[in-house]
Amino acid sequence: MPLSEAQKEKMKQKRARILETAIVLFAEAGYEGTTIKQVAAKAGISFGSVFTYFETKETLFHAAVTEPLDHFSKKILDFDDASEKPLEELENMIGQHIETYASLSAYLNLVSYVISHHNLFPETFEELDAFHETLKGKVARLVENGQQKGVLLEQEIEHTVTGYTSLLMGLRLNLIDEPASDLWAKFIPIALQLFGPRYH
Amino acid sequence: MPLSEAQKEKMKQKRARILETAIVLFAEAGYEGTTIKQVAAKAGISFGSVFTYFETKETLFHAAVTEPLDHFSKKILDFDDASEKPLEELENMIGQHIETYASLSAYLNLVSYVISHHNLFPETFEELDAFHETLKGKVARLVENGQQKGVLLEQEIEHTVTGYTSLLMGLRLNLIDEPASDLWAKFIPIALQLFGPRYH
Amino acid sequence: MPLSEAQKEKMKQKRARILETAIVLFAEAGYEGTTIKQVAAKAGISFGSVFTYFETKETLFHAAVTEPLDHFSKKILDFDDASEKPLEELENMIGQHIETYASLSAYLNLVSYVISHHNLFPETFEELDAFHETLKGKVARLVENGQQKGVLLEQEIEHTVTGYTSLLMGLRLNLIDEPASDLWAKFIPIALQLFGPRYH
Amino acid sequence: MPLSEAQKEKMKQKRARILETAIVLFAEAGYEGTTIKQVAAKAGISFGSVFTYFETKETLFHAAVTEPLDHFSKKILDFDDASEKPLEELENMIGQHIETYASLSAYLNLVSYVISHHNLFPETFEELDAFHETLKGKVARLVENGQQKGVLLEQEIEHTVTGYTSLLMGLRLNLIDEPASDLWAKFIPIALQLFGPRYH
DNA sequence: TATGAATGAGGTTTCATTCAT
DNA sequence: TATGAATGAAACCTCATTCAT
Repeated sequence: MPLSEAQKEKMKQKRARILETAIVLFAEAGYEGTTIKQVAAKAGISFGSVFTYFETKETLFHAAVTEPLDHFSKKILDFDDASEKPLEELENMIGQHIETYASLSAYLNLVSYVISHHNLFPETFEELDAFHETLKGKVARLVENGQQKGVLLEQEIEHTVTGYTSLLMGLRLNLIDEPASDLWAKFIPIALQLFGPRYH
Repeated sequence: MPLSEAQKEKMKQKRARILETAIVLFAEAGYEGTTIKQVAAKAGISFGSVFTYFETKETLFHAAVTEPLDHFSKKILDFDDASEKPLEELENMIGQHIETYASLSAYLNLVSYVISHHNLFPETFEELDAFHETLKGKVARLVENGQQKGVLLEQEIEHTVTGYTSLLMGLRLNLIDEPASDLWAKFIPIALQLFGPRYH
Repeated sequence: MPLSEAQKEKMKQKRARILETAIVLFAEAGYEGTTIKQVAAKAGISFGSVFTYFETKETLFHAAVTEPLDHFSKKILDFDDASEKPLEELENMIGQHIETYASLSAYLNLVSYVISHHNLFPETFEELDAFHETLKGKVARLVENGQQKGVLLEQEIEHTVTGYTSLLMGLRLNLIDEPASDLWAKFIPIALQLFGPRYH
Repeated sequence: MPLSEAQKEKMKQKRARILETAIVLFAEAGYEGTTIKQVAAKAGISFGSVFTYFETKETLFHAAVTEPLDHFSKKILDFDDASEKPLEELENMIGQHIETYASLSAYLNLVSYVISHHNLFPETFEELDAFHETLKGKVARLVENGQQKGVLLEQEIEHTVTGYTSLLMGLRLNLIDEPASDLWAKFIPIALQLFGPRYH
């Protein structure tokens, strides 16, 4: 007797709830500092049920880190690196990035935790790193575009881009308890400076 | 029977060795992921001895995070915010900062771990935060100085400074396995851009 | 709505399949080492269904040990203790016993497990023991018959019989992976020696 | 500061006590049915301490099965397979074996458990099996000796010997709660029959 | 002071059993 | 009747801490 559609839907939601809870708790206390019992309690289910949805704690951790990447990357990669107006595009991109980073406090805290401890979670880190490379590549093309069109200062592209993603992660760390707010928007022009904008 | 000077010296060294080891291990694996046994083994002593020098694991952690701050802050705050040539001073400061951040991989990884998990270590975080505020204050004064002298773009000072320290932390995170090297120096001009330098 | 005959038959077969599987697994891994999930998987049904046929794991275990006894005892007790030719009868009996023991590897392994751990399964053991007593009684009568007719050495009957069933169980243990084969038949004359056969 | 001799001695005794307890409990309830907590309680120590002496439950089990083998094998292999009076030697050997098997109830129950479940404990079984082969080899030489001297019936030696060790194990199983007593001695002449003794 | 054996709380995970579908 | 998600007791094992030597 296969599960009914309604049941499947319910399970999907439960799984999502566990994952959300796990992201928050892993972000707050790290892998070892988080217990399955805590996750279960906060997700409102018995701790045994966590194992219905995730084989092991490790599996849960991996899923908590990598599954949101899809959604995240869509928002983060949504800009045109071949734009005719690269300066405007860059500014929009930065705005979108800042907004996204502002709104994903727990998740990005978790991401930086994995990066810091990449030796402990090599496979999980791998996926994050792959995305990071993709992001840097696309931003690099936009910067190159801007430099060629003369609206950005000619400086070493690769380092500029690394500096930019570093700034984003660093902001997320420094503004750790700062909810998404107008404050974040204030950093848009600052971040833009990094690229050496040239207005004519 | 009071301890001889030689004994005192030996104990001091042992304590220092434990602390160094603890920094590395706490940085690699976090608080819960690190065991006293590991620290003792890597420091080359019996695990019982760790408790001779540090009452509890928590004490050790706190010491590992806060004790290096003195040395660190000396290097980091060593610039003149009232300099007559603020742009040069800024550039030198950035160089010194980058160099310091490049050379303290494990320690700064640990610092960012504490910031990320500040709810778990409120008192330890407090001390880091106090230093961070001091640093931002002094950099802010230098920036103000530079803006007044017209060598820096007039932009919101507080956010500029937060952006700058964010960039430093972000770089440390992104270049996590990058040893101190020429590569790091490449980020000096990039970081400088953040402040909007104006050459005449 | 009463079940149709076909359904009843199907259920009977399913129950038998579970029991067979349980015998093999309990024999291989013991009571605690065997899980209902394993039994269900190997029997090709959902683990929930096992509980449709057997109330608890204990019930299943008891059934796995005792239900085959009927069939087993029929084969094992199939000899004539009042035979006119007790030596021939004895030899035939041994042959039949050896053959049966050879062919019921898993089941007899399970039986010896229950005997070994009789304190854990007192009621189950009771039934095995009752059968064992029956068997020993009947063999004892045949031996007595043989001794009276002068074709068996006059030796303590009870111990001879215990020795004989011990030998059977011991062989089953020692030849644990030996499938039913000619090899087993080689033990018939050896076993016969135990009774001190006297040929005239 | 190394441990004092007195401490070492104490630890040795504690280890032995754990092992003894483990033998009894593993024999009674099998591997899965025995808990470290039970072993610790019965040995009169905290359950954490068990892990000071044995890394894992598996290690403890292996030690419980194999360590007594040394002592056991000395008693069991103590006969002269080249004796000038093989029939007497055989009888003495049987007496010694029966006595030993009678006195080692728990341990031999454990041994038969391992044999029954050899797939679960392949390495542990290996050691038992090696000893069994040694024993069978030596008994076989004594039997050959006896057959050559005409005091034993000429029958297949290998199977005779396997029959004999099977009988011993089977007796241990059947007399599971029978303490060492005169009863056991009654089985000496029965066992002897297996070899077909010829008196002249 | 240095050592490491002893302790037991608490972690992850397994699994028999219940029960809604 | 058949299924398998939900539950929580209990297993093994780790580890901070204590304390005797």
